Amino acid sequence: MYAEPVCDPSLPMPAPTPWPVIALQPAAHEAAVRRPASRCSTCSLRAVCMPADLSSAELQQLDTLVLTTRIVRRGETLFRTHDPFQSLYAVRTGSFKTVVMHRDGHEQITGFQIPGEPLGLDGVCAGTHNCDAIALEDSSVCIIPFGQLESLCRESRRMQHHLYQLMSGEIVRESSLMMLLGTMTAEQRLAAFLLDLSARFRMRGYSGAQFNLKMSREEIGCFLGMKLETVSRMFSRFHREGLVEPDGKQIRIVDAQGLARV
Amino acid sequence: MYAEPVCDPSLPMPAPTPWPVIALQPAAHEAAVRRPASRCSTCSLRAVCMPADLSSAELQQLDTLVLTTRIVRRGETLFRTHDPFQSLYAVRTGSFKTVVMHRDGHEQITGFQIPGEPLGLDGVCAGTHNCDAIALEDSSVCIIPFGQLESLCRESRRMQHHLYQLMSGEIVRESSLMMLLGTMTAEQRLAAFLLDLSARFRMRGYSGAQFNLKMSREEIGCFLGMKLETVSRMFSRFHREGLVEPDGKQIRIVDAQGLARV
DNA sequence: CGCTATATTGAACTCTGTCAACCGTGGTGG
DNA sequence: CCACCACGGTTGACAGAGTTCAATATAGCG
Repeated sequence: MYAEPVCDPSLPMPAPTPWPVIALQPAAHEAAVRRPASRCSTCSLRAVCMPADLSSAELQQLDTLVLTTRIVRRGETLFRTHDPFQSLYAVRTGSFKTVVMHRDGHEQITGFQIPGEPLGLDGVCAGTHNCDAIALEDSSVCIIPFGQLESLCRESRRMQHHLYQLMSGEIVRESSLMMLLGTMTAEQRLAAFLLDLSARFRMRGYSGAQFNLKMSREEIGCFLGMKLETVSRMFSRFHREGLVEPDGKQIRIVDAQGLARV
Repeated sequence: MYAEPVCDPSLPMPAPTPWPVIALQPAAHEAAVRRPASRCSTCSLRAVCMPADLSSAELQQLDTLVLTTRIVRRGETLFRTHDPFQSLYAVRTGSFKTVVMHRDGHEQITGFQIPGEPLGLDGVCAGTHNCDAIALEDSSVCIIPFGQLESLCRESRRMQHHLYQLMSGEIVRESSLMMLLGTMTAEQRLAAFLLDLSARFRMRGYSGAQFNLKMSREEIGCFLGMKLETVSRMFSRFHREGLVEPDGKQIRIVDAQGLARV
């Protein structure tokens, strides 16, 4: 029944085979561990990142654009609020959280990103990043220099439209989050959260029925606008009601329909 | 002290002078009252809508793009969820709310838009709108056909970047909303809401100290994730504490710093 | 002028936050 | 190797913020 792959560090992620590419441009402004990227044209995550119908010419251009990846260790930041915005990122392996914070120390997690998902779209507006992006586990990202991406988008109609779609998708994602925070009870929030994660894992070829939460209860709470104790209580309640089978961070969704009805 | 213009229907909005332009293209898919637009090149709201440093050639192209405006009466919708996405809109006069809703009737207002602000950016992602845009009063919008805008953006680097900035700005706006909904008390939310509105009115040349709330207490509550009674109580509390002087929908901010400290 | 929709206020109740105790795990160092 | 500690998670008791329900007041509109 659970033959699909489960997202777990012990299992290999669907990472593209390493494929050395010579960097044509020094990318000196990114102060971090970097290594040549695999080619987008052969990347197994391409279907998640990019429009489906790119021509081979467009793929070649992408390959010359996305030249490097970066490793971010668990707990380290990919970028911080007020960092100058230079690049977009796509998660290759691992996972991230994005955090905005008030002066008074109040934090709000605005999203979790898993492989194939974009990171950094908030920086375009003011030219500086507007949140911290922190790795939940040892992770890697593809680096997409935004200036060059903009140039490519002026040549390729499809790429241009795709970038607009990505940004619009982020807007839509956030408005459903606002709905969640504004109108739902704690129980409904956690159910919606689990179903959303489940769908995203499934879309990427992992099991949607069983997965590993890399974030702590506190982080889940911070994302859903509630306290860790409440998160824990709701997990227990779902367990009692036979909806999920939580085993620490390992979650098995038993009754997805029941969760949706909450 | 209150010499600045107050946003009020009885006072003239800073609307551009009507300027007949012959429509070059039938825009048949928009089923609504339409009339020729004024020129962007002479619009008093241009500084709000558009990048400051457009060349005259770029302005001319804009003028051929934004050919029509549309009147939307109070309570009517500019677009609805699932409507096919064709155009972006910019509020010319009046104001709007955007609403997302759950199947179970739960509604969440995701934003209020005043003159100069964009509407419809959420539709790019899926090609259909993702919320309802409803006029809070008799209003008018500029219609910007998105396909043509994309074409223009492939020619003009500045326009391209501006559109990315607009979308990114929407993402940033929504994440601060999420912070508000996720971490703040009812009191803090209303204070933040009033200060945000105040800043936006001021940026558009209205008074930031005194303005007219076109939305009901219920709509404010729906936006801020609380019930109308709570909104009302918080207004009363602010009044008692000498922070604002509410007179029904007319609001005077007495102590902005005090509001910020809440 | 009167009706309806909107706003205010009060009282009781409920959900979630707060504080605190407790458990299990994994890492560290004696 | 085991004791110890730090950390994350679970659970309980209680308090407080915000909701719900209801009565009343006010404003907007025909």
